[in-house]
Amino acid sequence: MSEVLTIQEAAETTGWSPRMLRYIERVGLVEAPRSGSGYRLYGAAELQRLRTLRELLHQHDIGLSDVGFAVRLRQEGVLRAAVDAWLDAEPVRPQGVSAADWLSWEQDKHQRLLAAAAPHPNVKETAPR
Amino acid sequence: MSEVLTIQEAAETTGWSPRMLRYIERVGLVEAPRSGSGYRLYGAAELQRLRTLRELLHQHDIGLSDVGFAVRLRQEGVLRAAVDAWLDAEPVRPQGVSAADWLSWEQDKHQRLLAAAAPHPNVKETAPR
DNA sequence: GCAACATTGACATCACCGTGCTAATGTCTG
DNA sequence: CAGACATTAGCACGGTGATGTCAATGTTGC
Repeated sequence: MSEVLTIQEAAETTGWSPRMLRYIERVGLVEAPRSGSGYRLYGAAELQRLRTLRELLHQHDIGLSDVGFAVRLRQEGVLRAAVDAWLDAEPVRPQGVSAADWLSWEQDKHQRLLAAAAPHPNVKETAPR
Repeated sequence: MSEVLTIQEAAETTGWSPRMLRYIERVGLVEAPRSGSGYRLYGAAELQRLRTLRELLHQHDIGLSDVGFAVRLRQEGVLRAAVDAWLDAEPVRPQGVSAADWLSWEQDKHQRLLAAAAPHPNVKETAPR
């Protein structure tokens, strides 16, 4: 048991090309251990990882770079915090749900601003500078 | 009080160009309410949002698309789960911390696989297919 | 030792991101 | 009304992501 495949074999069984396997390693996702002479050795773990990665990308239409960013998010706490903080500030239109009740208060914001702005659909009072 | 700025004014006070303000809106981050005639109206909230966004990007060297992905992660639960699951599988080299104790078990994995592979730094036993 | 395969590096392509600029058209303001 | 500014649409361009391919060199297996 305990098969160990060369890059080409791994490519065939995972659906990636050898080129991409090297690329994937280069960008930090799924890196294979090396033989004494530098050959990449793909074990069951790596193969599994590669297959699931492939599915992940295809099923959600995201790119390797996106996963890369997810990694950064998880490893760089500061980044994670900063992004979360920004996203938490104001809700960014949940346009997934059929926008009914949503539109209402979005419209409201509209109104509020317009009301504060001018009696007629006008712009700029209390002129800046 | 309650200033409302036109796109050009907003651009000047936020550091973005008018072009970028429209782009940022197009990609779903920071969208400004419109006047009756379609003009974008930037209020204090939007301006704040734009400034912090600018900082966020510059300080962590990320792109608008990255923030966009973060939004997807937060809104599409399935995606979030899938990505998290994949990342949880095997740890992806925390190369931020000076790799000492890390290297050890990484080396181990190496050894384990090599041991299973061949007595000499060799490859492929129990040949596949 | 020779054929098959691996490694790295480079060049090439296509698509998309981030931006600027221009054009055609509509809006606001003095 | 005229001039300043907004809107959308489109061309353009440099950068980077995702891939392929080719070259030069080393490794492996029989």
